[in-house]
Order: sequence, then C-alpha cells, then structure tokens
Amino acid sequence: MLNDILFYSLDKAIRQYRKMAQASIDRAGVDITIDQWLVLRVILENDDLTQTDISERVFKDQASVARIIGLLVLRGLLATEPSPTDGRRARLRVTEAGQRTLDAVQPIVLSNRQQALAGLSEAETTQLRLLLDRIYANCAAKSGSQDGAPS
Amino acid sequence: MLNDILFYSLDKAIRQYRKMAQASIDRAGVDITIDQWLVLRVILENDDLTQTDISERVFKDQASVARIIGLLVLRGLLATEPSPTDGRRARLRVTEAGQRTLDAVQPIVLSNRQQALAGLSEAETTQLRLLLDRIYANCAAKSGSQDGAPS
DNA sequence: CCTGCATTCATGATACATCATAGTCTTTGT
DNA sequence: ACAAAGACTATGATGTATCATGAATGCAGG
Repeated sequence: MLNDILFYSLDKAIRQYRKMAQASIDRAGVDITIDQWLVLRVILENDDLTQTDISERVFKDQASVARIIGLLVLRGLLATEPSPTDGRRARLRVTEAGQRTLDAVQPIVLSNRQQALAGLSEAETTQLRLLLDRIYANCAAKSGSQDGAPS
Repeated sequence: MLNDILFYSLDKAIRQYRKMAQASIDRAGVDITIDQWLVLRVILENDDLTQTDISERVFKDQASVARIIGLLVLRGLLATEPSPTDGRRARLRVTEAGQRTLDAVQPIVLSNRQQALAGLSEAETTQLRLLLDRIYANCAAKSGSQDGAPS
C-alpha cells in the first residue's frame, strides 16, 4: 500500500514547490507566474521556436503555450512581429521589461531550488531524477507493449 | 545543472502519470476525472468530513474541493442532505451510481500504479517517497530559516 | 496553377489551482 | 444572552491543462 502514498507524495512535493516558488516571486514584488517565466525564458534563449517547439521544451501543450504567450504580450513582456518567412507565425521578442523581469526572477528561482533540495546529497538528487524519469517512461509507454522507442 | 532538470522531471513524471491514468479511465468508458474520483473515494470512506478535511486529505484547497463536489452532485455520483447538527454543512453520500463508478475505477487505478512503477524495486519506491517527502518539507518550511524557528 | 495535406496558431468547452472574500452558521467569552 | 471570533461553504477573478476544432498558411505533386 505504499504505492498509494507514492503518487500522493509526488503530487504534494511538486505542488508545494510551485506554491513556495510562486510565493517567493510574489514576495519580491515581481508580477509574473512561474509558468509565464518558464516560457519567457525559453523564448529569450531562442526566439525562433514554434509554439509546438516551446511546448515540448516546457512540457506543456500548444494551447497552453499560446495562452501564456498571449498573456506575456498583454503584459508587455513579449513583443511580436509577423514572421518575414512564414505567414502563419509571429516572431517573438522579449522586451526590455521582459528582460528585467527575467533578471529579477533568476536569482529567486535558484534560491528556491536550493531551499527545496536542502539536505539532499548530489547522489540523492541524481537518483531521484533517475527514478522520476523511469516513471515518466513507464507512463509514456503505450500500455500493453514494452515498445522500445528510442530514448 | 542537474537541479534544473530535477523539477522538470518531477513535473513531467506526475503529469505523464495523470495523463496516462485519465486516458485509461476514459478508455474504460467511465466518465469521471481522477480528481473527482479521488474526492469521491475519500467521501465514501468517511461521509462526515468538512470540505477542509477533505481538501487536506487529497491535498487540494477547499475551493477546488467545493467545485469538485458540485460537479459530482451534478453528475449524480454524490447526494447531499442538510446536516442535522450543523446548519452550514451538508451531509455527503455516495450514490449507487457513484459506488458503481468507484468500483469500476478501482482496478484501473491499481493497474496504472503498477504500470507506472514497473521495474522499480520496493527499496527504490521507498526511497523515492522519502526524498519527495523531504522536498515537500523543505518547501513547506518558511523561507529564511532552516530550522523550525517561528517567523 | 491547384489540389490535398501538413503545419502553425487561435479559441471554445470543461476542469482544476489559487487567492480572496462574502454569507451563513456555530462557538466562546463575558 | 450577546457580541466577537471562528468555522464552513460558495463564488468571483485569474491562470493553467486538455481536448477538439477551425482558419490561415505553406508545400509537394500532378
């Protein structure tokens, strides 16, 4: 019956982390959500991704990314101009305000991670990641076949 | 940095699990969400909890529980009658349809957990749970103090 | 050039998360 | 008994998740 507890613990841990992370950003007076921050950060690092590309990197779906981008533009953290090469797309550019926000949030996120992992050794975090990735792989596999898709 | 990857893996794992779990329930033709199922199950086991009690057990907040209960009532899986002892509350009762749904979902959930944890030893799941609980504790602690010092 | 198909994005519908608050009822202190 | 405090629930506002679909554009082959 420990299994019962495992996914509960998983859920609890990630949710508490998000809660703590968001609270620390709010406390710093920065007006952005962690999801928006994540997307903005990815766009800064590569301003020529499609929404689908972005969604894969941040592990969200395209619809969520579209709405997050919409909010980022609304808030003036992101600017768009029509793509010169592809009429379906818009080129995304992080604005000055967006850059300032990213700069402000960066140290907070690092400190959050540190707090969350306090007392865990490198070996432990490594193993944790391994186990989580295995669970992910198990869940991503089509049930009924041990499909050896490339990792 | 591996830290970067850890919370990403955490997020990925739990989301993929939820996705897989919901898909398997849908595939079985049962019309319920896993969150609704979770709440319904808790109510079955104890029909005299407040929404706050329930929210603590399923690790959601009270507002979410209130809305989930509303949907469960709407769908006829849950019935309410005014509490005889407390005018603010309603006594919750799982209906026949609710019971049938619970019965239908139970084996699916067990199978899902098994699939998700395939290839993990008991020791590994135990350690995983321990590490997750530590992260939770770290995040639940007030920032700025490593010990339990009052704020 | 045009057609069939894939890609890219937007949006509606539904559900959950979080915060805040209001309304109702209960308990407590005096 | 009464007022203050607290508990319980409902709901508005905002944001995200997921699925489905539609509209616009790009592209390859005929």
